Amino acid sequence: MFQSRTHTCGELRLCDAGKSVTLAGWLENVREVGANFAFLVLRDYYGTTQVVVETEEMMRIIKGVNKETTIQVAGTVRERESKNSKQATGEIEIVPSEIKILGKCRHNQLPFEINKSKDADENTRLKYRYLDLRNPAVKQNIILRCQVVAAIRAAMTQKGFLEITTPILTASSPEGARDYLVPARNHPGKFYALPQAPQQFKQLLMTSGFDRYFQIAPCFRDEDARADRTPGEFYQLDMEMAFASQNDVLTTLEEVLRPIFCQFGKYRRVSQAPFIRIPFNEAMERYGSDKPDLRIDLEVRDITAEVAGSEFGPFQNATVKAVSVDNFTEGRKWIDKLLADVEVQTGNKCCWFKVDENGELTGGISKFLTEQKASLAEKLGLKPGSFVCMAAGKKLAAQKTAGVIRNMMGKRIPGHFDEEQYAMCWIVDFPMYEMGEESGELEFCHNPFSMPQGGMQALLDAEGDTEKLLAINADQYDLVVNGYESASGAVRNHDPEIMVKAFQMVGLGEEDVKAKFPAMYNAFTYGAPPHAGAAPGIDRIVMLLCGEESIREVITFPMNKTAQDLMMDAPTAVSQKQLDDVHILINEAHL
RNA sequence: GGCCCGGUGGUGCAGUCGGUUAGCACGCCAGCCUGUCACGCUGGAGGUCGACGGUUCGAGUCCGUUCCGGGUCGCCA
Repeated sequence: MFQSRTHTCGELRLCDAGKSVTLAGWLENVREVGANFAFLVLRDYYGTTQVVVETEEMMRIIKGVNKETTIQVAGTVRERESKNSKQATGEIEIVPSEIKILGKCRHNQLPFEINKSKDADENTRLKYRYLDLRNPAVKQNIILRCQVVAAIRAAMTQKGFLEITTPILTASSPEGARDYLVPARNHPGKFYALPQAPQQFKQLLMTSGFDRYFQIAPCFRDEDARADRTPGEFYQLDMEMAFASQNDVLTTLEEVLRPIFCQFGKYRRVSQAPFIRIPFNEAMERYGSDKPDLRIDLEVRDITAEVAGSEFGPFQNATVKAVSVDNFTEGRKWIDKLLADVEVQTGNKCCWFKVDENGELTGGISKFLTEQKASLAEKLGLKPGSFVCMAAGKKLAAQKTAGVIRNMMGKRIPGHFDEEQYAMCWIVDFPMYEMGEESGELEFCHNPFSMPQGGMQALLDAEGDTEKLLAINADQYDLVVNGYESASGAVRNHDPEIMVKAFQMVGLGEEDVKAKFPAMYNAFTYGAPPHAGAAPGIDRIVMLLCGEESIREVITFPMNKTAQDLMMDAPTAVSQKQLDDVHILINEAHL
């Protein structure tokens, strides 16, 4: 029979000396210091406590017990002869009168050392995640995540938001990602989809008059992973407000999230609210990205006009963007590395030149720019010691490549990256439409359920004029923190007529709206409130708060890059009976 | 699907120009040690160097193919 603990392994102090206590935990380490003398380190969720074994009887019990076995120790708290100020419980130790083995660890060789698990191969960590999580440093991220979620819930609730759960088995939401499908046993040939986001449900809740909704919502998207993007499933603080403007949403999120960063963040400095708001087009021009890292003080410059007339091949009929720094002291090897890394990350090449001590352009493609020197010097503020890295191509490609150049130069050249802070901004005024790269036709740039700025009139004015349509912006916004897209939202289109018109612009019509959002389209015909909302990514925010670079470090049981759960062995084959039940026939050619 | 990086005892890594017995740290096992706390000391076990094929007198090392993992582009908000 398990005897309850009187204390945890993290709470005993000098003032407890003399008390009779019972502790339980994992045997983290044994330090034998003599034939009948040893120190045990007992670890639980709360901390570690030293147990001193100094009798033959206790030594016999502990002999041969593997590390990571769970044990219970009853005994007396004693002041240590030699204290350790580095440990919270370092002034005391337990002199045991009884040691019980609770759960034997049958393995004397663990797949990795618990306290060094972060260094182990990631596959091994994921397979033995339950051991990995014993590492306090790994566990801490999960604890922080729990605290952050609790704080977000409290803040949202305090602001009058209701947490309402929405279905997990549902129909596909038209957000563009690949759906996870679930075969419907009662409806042969038909499928449920796991929601990519509770988008339609929350908009329906607004139509039902709930006014302020939120949910820590699981979202499912069958797309490939990245370091900051887990495959399969992730969590969002999904929220929506009725009779609300863009500014209402931004202000609310600033009031909810900024204190979270201040309270739980690794860095003390957090952007003051209101966070600066940067129109999408301006962000692309100045930072080469719609998620700029504002901790970097460099900006992208357009030098298309300045380099006109240059013979350099890639500059012909191209947009050219440049990032420059002064007092550049690195050599060719450094530059070549930069060029190679930019190419790896963007797939595009970039080029460079320097300004020598006499003010002459030198190195890289300088020989193609002799006639352009004066105008470049003026535009970029060149001086002796300047270094310029450039990207050329179609406007968007040049912008994005320059954005990567900006990031790399900023982080690699000392003095341009003020790392230890949370630098926030809102990117606003995203375009409503864009030209599809493959189709060559007008497409929705983001969510088709965003309200175009100017409403119906803007669409009517631009109808048939591609240039004008491309110039229409949506009240769509992203929260960017240190270069990570941390939230995304929009003022929704709550008007069925404007919705149909917006669809007509991309060659679709009322039937498509009905097909894509059947419930929402109908609901909006019964009197819909103007509404707006957003969805901050929980995983990414916790990742930023922890200062982790891999999103898997803040997920309790993450899948690997190829969306496998190595611990549970998912996905897995299922029995023929299970397949028959749901009317699934496996195509052997795909195996 | 493309590109980049990686795969060497349980874990993390080194391994030069292709050369004889594959090295180091941690962990593990045994022994010693009565104040350790990243305990220490002595000794020991543990490897088909991801897989297959090739070049060679000889391959961890060079070549080809392939598998696996991470990163990235595509994709995705």
